[in-house]
Amino acid sequence: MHTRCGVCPLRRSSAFHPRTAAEIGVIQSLKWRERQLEAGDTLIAEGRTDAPLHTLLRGWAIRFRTVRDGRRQILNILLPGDLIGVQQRMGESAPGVSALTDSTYCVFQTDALWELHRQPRLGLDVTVLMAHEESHVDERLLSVGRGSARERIATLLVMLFSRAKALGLDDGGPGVPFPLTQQHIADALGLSLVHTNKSMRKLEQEGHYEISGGRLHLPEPRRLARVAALFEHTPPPVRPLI
Amino acid sequence: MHTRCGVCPLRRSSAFHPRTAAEIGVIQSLKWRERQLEAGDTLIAEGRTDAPLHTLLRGWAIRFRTVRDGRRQILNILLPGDLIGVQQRMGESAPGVSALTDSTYCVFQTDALWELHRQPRLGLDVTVLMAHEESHVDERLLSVGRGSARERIATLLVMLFSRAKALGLDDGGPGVPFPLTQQHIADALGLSLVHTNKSMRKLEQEGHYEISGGRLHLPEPRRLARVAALFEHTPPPVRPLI
DNA sequence: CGAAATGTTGACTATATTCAAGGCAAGTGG
DNA sequence: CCACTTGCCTTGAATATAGTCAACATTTCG
Repeated sequence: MHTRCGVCPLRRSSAFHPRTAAEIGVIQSLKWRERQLEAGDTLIAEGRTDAPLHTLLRGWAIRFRTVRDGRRQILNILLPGDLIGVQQRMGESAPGVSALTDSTYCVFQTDALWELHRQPRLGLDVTVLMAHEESHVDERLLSVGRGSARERIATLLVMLFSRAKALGLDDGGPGVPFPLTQQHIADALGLSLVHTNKSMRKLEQEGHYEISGGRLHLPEPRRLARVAALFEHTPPPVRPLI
Repeated sequence: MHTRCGVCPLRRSSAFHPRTAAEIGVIQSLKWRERQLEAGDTLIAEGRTDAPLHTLLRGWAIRFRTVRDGRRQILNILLPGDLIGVQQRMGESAPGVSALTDSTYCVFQTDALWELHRQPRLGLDVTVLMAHEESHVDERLLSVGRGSARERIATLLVMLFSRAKALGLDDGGPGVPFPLTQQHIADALGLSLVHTNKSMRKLEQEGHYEISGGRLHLPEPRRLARVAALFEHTPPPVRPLI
């Protein structure tokens, strides 16, 4: 095991609630190992219902489902601090999780979900994280169900920018890292690749965003948020880290 | 208060896990009151973040979000036994909940979410219910993002039929109660009303389903599931009831 | 019985998909 | 070092799907 929870670099971020030493001790005791993946690798195969809990420590990942004929829907984009695998353990159709970038995962032991719930505080934190994740999926469903291509793209860019910034992923530089290809964006938005490309080019030419060297920069986030039109843009809330 | 948890009619359904008397006692102690709504009434206004937890006891409801210009996306359709309001308490953009039919809700006291988590078993059950709900939203997102109108409608009908049947809502009669209007279906599927209507007529003429007298009947669920094409149709899992 | 809500249909338009082709940049092997 | 491959982005043309508008039919309910 590499990182000890007591010195977890994520905990230095103000995006997460502070924790007592006792809580950190419990979490540490449930940590089984760490796993490193390269971009494109699979963390959890679609359909697997026995996967352990993970926390994404470093890098980006996606949660997705596919149809037999190859269509893919990205359900959620995962950033550091996101808890992964609670859905898996619940029976129903289990989505897959795969790495968007080289990334590191904290892997918990098999009974971690139960053990976490033995501590009321940590159990509630699991629930809170689930609620946050669901609100991301709600947001995406609203966007995909009721937005034009333009609005969907704007929504996605604004939200990712804001989430990444809140985590301090912009290490001072302009903009934030942005590892998605247009294919990923299309799969997240329920659009074809070609239409995604055309709509993005237009937004870019209008000066709404700029992507270069794997970084996304929004000159005026408020203006792009106005294009998105679909949601009240509140900054991502501070949340627990497990 | 009307129904005591010990004699809750829902608990007679095999769709839910059995509970110990002690657990039921805890749940009973957290129940504050009951609420009756008529079709169309609002249980939780969109944006409210201080709503209490509820359990839907009887009837149907929807969870939805709207855009300022009137567009509406139904995120999920709620049936008896569904836990309502966990997302509300978490800060982010809170969806609304409103009654699709005359319906009854069990309303919990303000600190119920915390009190439930003081019991590891019940805390885990909250998490399990959240995971189930998220898997419904995932399913809808896959359907809306990647399905044709035909596929989306087929998916929705098959899933609702199957959920309602698993709850025993078909009281012996043919088919199950079906209180959705085409406008609701359109709002759930991210389609326009007109297009929804035309696609539904076609499916109906092909003999895939029949709706009359507020009931939905599927002569051959497997055949309609094949039209849906998007998901493995597993029967809804047995789940906890809080 | 009349009003309001819901469902149905056709004609027209807009949005998005598919197909096809080509460009550019980064990495690979001769 | 350069041809060659590969992955990703870009563009145009043709087509399909879905949305909008407008009207009317049917059902429900007071």
